[in-house]
Amino acid sequence: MGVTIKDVARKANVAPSTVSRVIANNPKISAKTKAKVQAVMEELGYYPNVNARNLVNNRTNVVGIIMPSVSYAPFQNPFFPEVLRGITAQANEKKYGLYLSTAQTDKGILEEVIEMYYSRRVDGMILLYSTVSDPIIEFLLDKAFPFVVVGQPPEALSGQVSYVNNDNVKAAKMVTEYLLLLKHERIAFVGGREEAYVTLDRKKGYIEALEEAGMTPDDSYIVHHDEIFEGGEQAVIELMSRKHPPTAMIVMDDLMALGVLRMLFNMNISVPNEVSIVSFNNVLMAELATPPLTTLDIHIHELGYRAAELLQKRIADPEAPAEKRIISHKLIRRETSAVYSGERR
Amino acid sequence: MGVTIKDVARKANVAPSTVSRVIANNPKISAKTKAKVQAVMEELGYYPNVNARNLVNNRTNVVGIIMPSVSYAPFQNPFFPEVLRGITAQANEKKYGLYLSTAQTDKGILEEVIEMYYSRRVDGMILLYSTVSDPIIEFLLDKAFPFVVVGQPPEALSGQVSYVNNDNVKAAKMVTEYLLLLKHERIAFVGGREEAYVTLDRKKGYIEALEEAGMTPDDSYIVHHDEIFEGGEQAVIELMSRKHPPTAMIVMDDLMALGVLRMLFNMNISVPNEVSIVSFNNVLMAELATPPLTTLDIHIHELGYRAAELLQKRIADPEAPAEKRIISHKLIRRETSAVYSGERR
DNA sequence: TTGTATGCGTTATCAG
DNA sequence: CTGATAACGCATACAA
Repeated sequence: MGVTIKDVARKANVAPSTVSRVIANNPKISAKTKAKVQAVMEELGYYPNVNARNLVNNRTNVVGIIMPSVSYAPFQNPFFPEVLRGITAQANEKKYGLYLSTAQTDKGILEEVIEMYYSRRVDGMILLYSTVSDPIIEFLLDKAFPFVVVGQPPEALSGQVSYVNNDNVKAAKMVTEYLLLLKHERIAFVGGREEAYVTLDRKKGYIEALEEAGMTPDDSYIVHHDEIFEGGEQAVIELMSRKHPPTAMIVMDDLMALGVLRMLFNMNISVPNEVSIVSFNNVLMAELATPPLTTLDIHIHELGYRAAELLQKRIADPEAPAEKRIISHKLIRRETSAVYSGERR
Repeated sequence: MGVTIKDVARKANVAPSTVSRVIANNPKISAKTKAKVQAVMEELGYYPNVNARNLVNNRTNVVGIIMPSVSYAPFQNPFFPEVLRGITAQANEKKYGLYLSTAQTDKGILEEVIEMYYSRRVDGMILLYSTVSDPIIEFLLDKAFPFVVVGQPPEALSGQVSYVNNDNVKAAKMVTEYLLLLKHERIAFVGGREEAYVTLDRKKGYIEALEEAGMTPDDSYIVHHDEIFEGGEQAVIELMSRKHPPTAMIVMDDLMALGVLRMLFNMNISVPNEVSIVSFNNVLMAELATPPLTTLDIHIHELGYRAAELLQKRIADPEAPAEKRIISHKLIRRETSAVYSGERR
């Protein structure tokens, strides 16, 4: 098989334990033997067997990434590769490994999490999704196992759960205020699943902004759609058939905004001349759209990076109280938003 | 710590080895003791410690996924999430785990592969990229370690390497013939990196089709661009300033086609009335573009799925000769391709 | 069919 | 500062 610690020990004329100490950089080892052992390790091409090491340490230096079930609509969203990149960057810096969940159903994911936990495969987990009630979070909490969720955890547990998220209320409020300043008077809100926290929070910010501007939010300008792309198309149909169609739309997601854009294009309604669009996320696609989308960058990469960072902290000290990290956002003005200048149609 | 095999043994009044045999489904175990042990396992909530198991078996039931370095332009391409999904699906069926590489540079990736190999972290690897010369492949080949590449491996080694790929020559030929049948006479080819096998192969198919149609391929209609999106924009500038601009373009990638589309839109050139576009991949974006892209579906998901499948086969029998799997493709006609009917501009 | 003993490669404890 | 030894949890060769 491979070169073991014993082979190194023999060749260096020391005990295996000494070699182990050299690997661990134990301070109480003489510079001389250290050098000698390292030379032999080099010569023999020694690499520690992680399985043996994990076994005795009861620690793996690997974190599990829990993906949402495929039935979760936004799965195809570029959001995931991007958080993953953020996580990857941090993991690489800190020499952590990444283990990916493969289950495709909610039930399967729960089982996989349980298995990961009991089989001691990982030191902690990052949950890439958030639902209102979640047996997985309850399980992990019950076991006091380190984990971090990307997004908003269930309200009732949010005090006990570490998470990274944006301030979605504030973000949506800012977007709404921006459109207000652009003189829009009828601003529609195109949400995702009605129970999703992202949608809930952003709707709240939207309403706050309207009210602070002395306007009364009108429910008929608020629609919800689950399907990431088609939802955008349907929203347009609904909204544009109002007696007084909106002059601006706030759309939950860039991909959804693409659906909006396309339907508007089909209806021969010009963006941004007749209708302004502002969406969220700023994935690559937002920039590539025609016209390029004005969108709120939620710094997805950083979301992932910070989640990984926070998880490490929890692994180092699992007893510490839960923490949250709020990631900043930034409005990226591109070509789907403009000053509203009276009726055009 | 957790429940071990000994705990189960004690409670079931058998030896640890018996429990081990029950887990392994050893046939020479009496139905009675088997049932008894299983009941206790259930009761105690026993899960095997994977690290201990991996150590003795020298096998992990985990495969490593090697991602391309971030410097590789198409990294942000939806191609990756999609292959990943394919791999994931197969891994889940076969109860394999997935370990993700995190290195960001070519050098780092090589080191990570070496580490993965020596430290016995994984049973095999899937390489999600292909370059013309590759120290990683040489390393793996030298060690006779099971791996599969998604895409075309270096020519010189292709006999020894297992891989999954599309028949890119045939695919491009078909696309070209399709445009020929649409009466296009000046068909441009917008490639990616000139040395990339995808580009090389597709260019070959494109030229074959033209020659078989009795036409002489014209180099001035062939351009190459590395940047995934901006490349498309630049290609349009180059091509449309030819004395006789092309009436159709074959574009290496859907995202690149979005760049093409946008630049054409800016130039006020109508697609498909004045110029037809056919691209490759059929990622989600192709459908969401305005107008929706006619594109060649290369069945990315299946590419991933089959790669995982092939890898398992190699793990089971590493001595077997290298194999390749060619994944089918399919032309998806949407709204960027139409019959060419004489000059319009 | 089941139990006993041993080893996988490492780390940690305890002597020296 | 270094060496011997036990232990981590499991699988298997050999006995019974």
